[in-house]
Amino acid sequence: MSVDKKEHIMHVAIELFAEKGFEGTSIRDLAQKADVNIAMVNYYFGSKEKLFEQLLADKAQFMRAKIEAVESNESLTEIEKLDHIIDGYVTRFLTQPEFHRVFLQELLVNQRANLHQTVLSLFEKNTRDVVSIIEKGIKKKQFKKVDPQLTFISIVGTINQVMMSKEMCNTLMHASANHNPYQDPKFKKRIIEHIKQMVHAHLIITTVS
Amino acid sequence: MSVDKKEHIMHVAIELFAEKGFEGTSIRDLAQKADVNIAMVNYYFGSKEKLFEQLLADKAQFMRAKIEAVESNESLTEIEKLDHIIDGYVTRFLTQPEFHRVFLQELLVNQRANLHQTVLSLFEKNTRDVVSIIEKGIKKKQFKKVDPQLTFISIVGTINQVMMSKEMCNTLMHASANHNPYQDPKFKKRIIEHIKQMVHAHLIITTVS
DNA sequence: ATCACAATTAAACAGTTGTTTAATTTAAAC
DNA sequence: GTTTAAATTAAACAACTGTTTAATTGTGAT
Repeated sequence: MSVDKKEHIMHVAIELFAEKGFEGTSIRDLAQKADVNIAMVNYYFGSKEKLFEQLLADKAQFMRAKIEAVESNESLTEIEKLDHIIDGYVTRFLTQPEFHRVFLQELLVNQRANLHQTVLSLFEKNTRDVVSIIEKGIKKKQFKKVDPQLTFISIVGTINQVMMSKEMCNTLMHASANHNPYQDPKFKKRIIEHIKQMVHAHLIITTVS
Repeated sequence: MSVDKKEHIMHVAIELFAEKGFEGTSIRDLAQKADVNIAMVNYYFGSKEKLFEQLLADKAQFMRAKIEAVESNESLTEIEKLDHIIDGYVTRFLTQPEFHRVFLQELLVNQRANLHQTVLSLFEKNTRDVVSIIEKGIKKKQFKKVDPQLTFISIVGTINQVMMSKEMCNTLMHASANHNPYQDPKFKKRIIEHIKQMVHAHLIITTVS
């Protein structure tokens, strides 16, 4: 029962943090929405900031898993690996939009130095993995001579941009304001296809016969 | 003298908001760093939130000006227009990184509904302009059949991604931690060239002879 | 039933928040 | 020099912040 309650608080917390930001969310807001006593947050997590740290730590691990799996798969070509990674990124971000927006906030606001660093190092790990794939492709003369780092930045930057605002996505999809684009399979498909099309054009050498 | 002081407060405010966020910055922080009495903010601006609104309104206009100028220039081809817009975007964002990060925060955090809407509508105006350019290029059979909206999202998404964290840029440039990448002309050049290269590959039809 | 301990609560804590007040200083106009 | 209004100040305001306390309730083991 206590584990359920703890997870319930974490679940409500990430929703509020994603919408209002960490500083913009008070423990009383959280306690009210989660229907628990205000003392419970400190009882379970020690402090508001420790709750936040645990939220980030829990999910960060989950975010890493798939990239490592794809990268170590030797049977895939470089462009296939990138395609898998694009699929994985979009899928995971769309299934956990709240968490991802909290992540972006922490990257953007340099308020809590240690958490900022945590998010940063996670991002850099992902960067290194993808960059090494692109560099391999260039070495094998399958890819054009592009900027590997910035190519990765463009991939995640595209996804992050659409994750920033639900309203923006709805305008993009000509959907009504109350629509949830992150659960819309058409939206997902559209993003994946765009990124793949762009990355392919950017990377793959068009052999003129 | 009073105008100077007012602008001085606004200048310090945007620095703090960019670093700590709006909720993370207290009027006392601001007053101390700007070396003015805490009552002066309310005296000049009415409230903390109105100061914020004025900051956004002032700079938003400035951001719009160039895009409109480029778009209405009839003597340019579509790809030339896009190149100009990319140049303009990167230049303006790099010269005012603090302001732009405040903008992103407001897009990300849906706390003050009216300001969120202001940022959103500005973004959508820019989207429409660029999308119409891309659509014209497609109609003229100079561009591939791409997703115009998401192509714009990728352009600004790339820039936004590098604007998110100074530390990230320094890792990217193999620079030391205290370096300011946003004032580094090499950094600017690298970003512009990458985006242009990617957008060109994505858009321009390679005629196989 | 009793014990021990975890879970939960309302209340209070000290500190901070944005804002306002009322008094004082500054500066320009006459 | 006096007057008038703007600029500036320190102090106080009430509301809110995260956190702690001390008392109470619930739960499972003996």
